[in-house]
Amino acid sequence: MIKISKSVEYSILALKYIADNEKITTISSRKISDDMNIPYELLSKLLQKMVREGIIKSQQGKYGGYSMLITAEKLNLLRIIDALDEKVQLTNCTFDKATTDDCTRIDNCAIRSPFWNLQNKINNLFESITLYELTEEKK
Amino acid sequence: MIKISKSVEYSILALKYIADNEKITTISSRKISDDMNIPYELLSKLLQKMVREGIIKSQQGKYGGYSMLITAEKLNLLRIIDALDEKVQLTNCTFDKATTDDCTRIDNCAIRSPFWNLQNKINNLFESITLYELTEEKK
DNA sequence: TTATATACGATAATTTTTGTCGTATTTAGA
DNA sequence: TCTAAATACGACAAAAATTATCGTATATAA
Repeated sequence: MIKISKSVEYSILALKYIADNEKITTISSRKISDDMNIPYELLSKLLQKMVREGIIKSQQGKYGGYSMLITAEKLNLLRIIDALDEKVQLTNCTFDKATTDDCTRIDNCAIRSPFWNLQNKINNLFESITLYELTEEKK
Repeated sequence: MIKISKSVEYSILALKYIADNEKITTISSRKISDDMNIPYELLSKLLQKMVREGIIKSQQGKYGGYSMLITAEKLNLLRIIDALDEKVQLTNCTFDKATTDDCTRIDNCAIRSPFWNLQNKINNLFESITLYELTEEKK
């Protein structure tokens, strides 16, 4: 099964929530967790990673919470995945400095370079999609 | 991490091996396993699935083995993934008959349809790549 | 000073993936 | 007809990755 992680899914839902509501009020992770039905502690960690990567900013203390640093129109999916320290890596060896520790076949492998190309295409696809495009208005 | 499974990787390596060598001799899973360093029992099961899906044919008994039913030029990646009962399904709900059992947010979800579109693009990408293109000549 | 936030390391639970075992069946050739 | 070498396949075990939780520290508005 080729899928995205819950971490990516939750992050997008939360970022969308912040982008949609930050002008009305500051958004706490408790509120997002309750409204979107996402485990609170897990969500908090994801948002902390988004803060570290400069995607959102946080305000501690009472009435604190999160707000966007990058607009939904400018934030792409690859950057979100990257902020979570995840990546598109189709096989064990499709990264720059792979050695025989990563795969015994590496020095004479027929499929490494084709999968690397495919991986680049998926990365480009992810980079071309913004948070804005990743969500639609609720009916 | 967005990746393909070892099952997909092993299947492609094995199919490539069969396609390249079937004219010289019949190819047993033991031979592929030894040459490509793939666990024997696991590989055998993968090839049995390929047989069931009409991608290769098998010959039991002494001097038996596998041979291609579809040429490398005509066999695409999506079909191989499908033969393994795997699929591209980016989230829990991006399939036809998903219900609230699959995700509590489903009836009012901002990201389901965008991820479904993205999933279709990846499926199209996989369908456009053949086994022939997925491998390169060894140097 | 208190209530309500974020920050974050450690660990537990769950799920998925990968690998193994055991047994049955098939078939070519000596 | 017997044996060796092959596929077929269900059940299970092990390992890895993902997801969820716990505990404690720190920040800040009122």
